[in-house]
Amino acid sequence: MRLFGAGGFADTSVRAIAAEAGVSPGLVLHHFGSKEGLKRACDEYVAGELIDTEVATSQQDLIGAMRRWLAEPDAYLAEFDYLTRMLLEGSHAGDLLFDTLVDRTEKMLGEGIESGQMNHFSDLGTTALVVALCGLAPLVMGRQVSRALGEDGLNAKVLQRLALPVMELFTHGLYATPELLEATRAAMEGEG
Amino acid sequence: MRLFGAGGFADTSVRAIAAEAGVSPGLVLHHFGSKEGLKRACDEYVAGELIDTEVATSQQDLIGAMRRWLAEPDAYLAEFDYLTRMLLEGSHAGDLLFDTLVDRTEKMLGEGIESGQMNHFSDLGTTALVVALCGLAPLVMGRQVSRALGEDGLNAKVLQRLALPVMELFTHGLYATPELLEATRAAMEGEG
DNA sequence: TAGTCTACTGAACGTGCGTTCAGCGAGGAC
DNA sequence: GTCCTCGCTGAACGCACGTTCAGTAGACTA
Repeated sequence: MRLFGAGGFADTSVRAIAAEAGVSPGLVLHHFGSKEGLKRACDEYVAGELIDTEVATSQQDLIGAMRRWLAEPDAYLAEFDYLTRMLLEGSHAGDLLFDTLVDRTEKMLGEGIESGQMNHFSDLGTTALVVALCGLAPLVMGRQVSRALGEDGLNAKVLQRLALPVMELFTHGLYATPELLEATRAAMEGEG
Repeated sequence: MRLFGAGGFADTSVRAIAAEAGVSPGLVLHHFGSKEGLKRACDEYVAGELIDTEVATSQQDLIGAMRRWLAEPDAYLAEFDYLTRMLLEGSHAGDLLFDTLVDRTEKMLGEGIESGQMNHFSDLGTTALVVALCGLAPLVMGRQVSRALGEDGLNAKVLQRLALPVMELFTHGLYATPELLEATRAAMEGEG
């Protein structure tokens, strides 16, 4: 899982995995049937692990969950790398995981709106999609983010530096006036 | 460029590229020296193309630029795919392109704040990074986004459906109260 | 016409890949 | 003690890859 996450599926050979594990290439395929089988096993492990953790720490937002995870000693970083590959490489398990995350986000938004903690939106489902995207973006583009902040790789410090700007954006918004929103709304009604 | 964008660098063979172009594999390497040279040529082409376009249509935000691009008949989609690969695969050209985008975003925010159209932020540079991340997220995770919206792939319709929720989020914010922002600010001061 | 250049081909080479398989050795069953 | 199972090895297989190179055909130059 760590090697797949770090180097991608195609660029990581069964021989490298076997060497890392201190066994022969034959044994890996003896246990998992094929390289594809090994990937499936990793998919299921990571998806299960992440979803279990998310369930256990529910009722919080993505950003908060990320900061909590990364406060722990780099235990989740390998899983985050693998999660990124899953989301981007187009596997079925990745699709399922993404849908689960969006679904959780939508529920979270619904509760936040009901409790008066969050604003009302015209399209809850798509808003949840956008919020989930923004939450995943620092993970998926972790390399660029950490590089831009002068760090060696994605770590707790990087995500902490993002936290305040994200909170400011999510509390006050980006735009000071509803001008552009109204313009967009008008354009949408004009088109469809 | 199209094949690299669609399938990734490692998974796209010189033979496949040659076949797509209707020539022999030897000719491709005759012109570009190696597969790596071909990648460099693609990097430069796409980076130049995107930056040129961005310069020509400056003074607008990322979301607006995206909608404009995708309103055109799929001309930029291949370049977007390649852009995604550049950002994620960790090439030098991709790093440069990302830095350019963040820089442009920061200038755009600066102008918006000066004109009173945008809010003030405590950390302009990191805010620009976050805004750029949110702008790139629908492109980078285009597969998931279009799938979640029931479309076949990233297209103008998908990005249009994101526009209004994004504008709502960026205008009114997500949180109705400054409670969480204050809590984050307090935590930040407490820690560092 | 002869010479040169250049875009281009297609067969070949070495390499590393995923995968297969005969065999080995330790541990439990009888 | 003998057999069997099973985790495991390491050599081998076929394949696809990036890359090389001798050679070809057409166009331009003198």
